[in-house]
Amino acid sequence: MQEIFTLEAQSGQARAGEIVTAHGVIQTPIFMPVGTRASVKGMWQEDLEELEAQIILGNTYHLYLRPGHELIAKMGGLHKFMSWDRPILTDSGGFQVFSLSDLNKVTEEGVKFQSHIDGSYHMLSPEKSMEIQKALGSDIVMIFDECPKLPATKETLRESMELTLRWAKRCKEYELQEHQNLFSIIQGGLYEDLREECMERLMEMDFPGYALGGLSVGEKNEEMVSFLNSFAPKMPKHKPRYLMGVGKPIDILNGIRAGIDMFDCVLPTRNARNGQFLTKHGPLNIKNQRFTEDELPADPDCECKVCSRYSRSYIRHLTMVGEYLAGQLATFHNIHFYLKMVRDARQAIFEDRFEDFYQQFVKDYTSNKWK
RNA sequence: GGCGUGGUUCCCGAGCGGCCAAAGGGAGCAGACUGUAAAUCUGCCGGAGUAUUCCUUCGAAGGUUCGAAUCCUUCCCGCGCCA
Repeated sequence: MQEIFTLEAQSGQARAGEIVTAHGVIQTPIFMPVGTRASVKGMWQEDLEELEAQIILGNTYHLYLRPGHELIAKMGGLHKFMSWDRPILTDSGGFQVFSLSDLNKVTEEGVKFQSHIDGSYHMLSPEKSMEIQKALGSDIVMIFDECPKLPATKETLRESMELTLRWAKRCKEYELQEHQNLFSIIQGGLYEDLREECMERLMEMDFPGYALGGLSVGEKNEEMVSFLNSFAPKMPKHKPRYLMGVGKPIDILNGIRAGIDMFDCVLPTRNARNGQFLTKHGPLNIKNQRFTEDELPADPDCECKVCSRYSRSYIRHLTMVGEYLAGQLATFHNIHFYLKMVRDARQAIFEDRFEDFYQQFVKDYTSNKWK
């Protein structure tokens, strides 16, 4: 198998590298904005390009339901369909086993979903997930896994992990498009022995990238951080390491510090639509009354085009009256914030001063300047 | 002028003798959000107190009653129809 990852620099456990895909190179560590239904909510593709987003996510389950993967294939694949020619990673629908658990039933064969849209029944299996992701044509395809809710008993987690391993094998046997890379997902909750066993057995199957799934799903933040610190460094050195669904700015830096390369999270986009601006000095809720007459930009330390033009007073007004522009401005700013944060982290790794960068960032971010 | 009908907590609007500080919306205030069923959800929303508590409130003033936003009288104001 051709390697897609090159490790370029290291600072402590933090790594900087490059992932090469058919649609371009991704410089890591990287944050990947989430575009579940073929759109990063509130953003134009032009915006993402302007902010130098290098890769975005799409979702198998959601795109399968609407508009359907056959349609997208017919329209030339997901890249062409949504006019995005940079890399795309598609999640397998595994997370929907978790997030829509009230609407589905897990069996050996796969997961029977009841559509949240019209109530119709659909079977998502490893083969089906691969078929859909093949039709979408994403550059990075995720195996179909079971994402269990935490806390869970070790027994439950083992069973879930075994199922994920069997499903991983079935995914691996499915023939994808030539340019596609299938990443596996390590499960096992917070049990290091389970995680290690899962990883080793996945490594025997040999995947081009390894993800950590099943985190930030109910456990305490300290538990996740401590797990990452001890586990991430043991992951394959010359393969991309992806921490799925994480997270808040400091969570991401904790991940980078532990040696993770890739992250995705809905937080900067979803919270933006709910009025939260992420800033160097912590999150700021633009709806707070004290910003009514505030002429400062949302984040005075930010150079993005939102912060260089619009006042808190104006954005608060837009938010309070429910104008679409409010969410768009906040989303643009937050994506800028995340992408700049990981770019800065990468730079710090190259200059071997990541720990200082991390400490300073945490100090500023937790100062709660806006509270 | 006559008849009818109504004035409820920031707004709209239920309540029509005790279970009413008063339903439900809205607005407002605050919080949550981690591989997106989310431009969503939760809490607070007369004042004071941690509290089973107390105080002030349903146009105004009087009255009936053990007890009134709810019944009676007068007054003020709005709306409708008829002259």
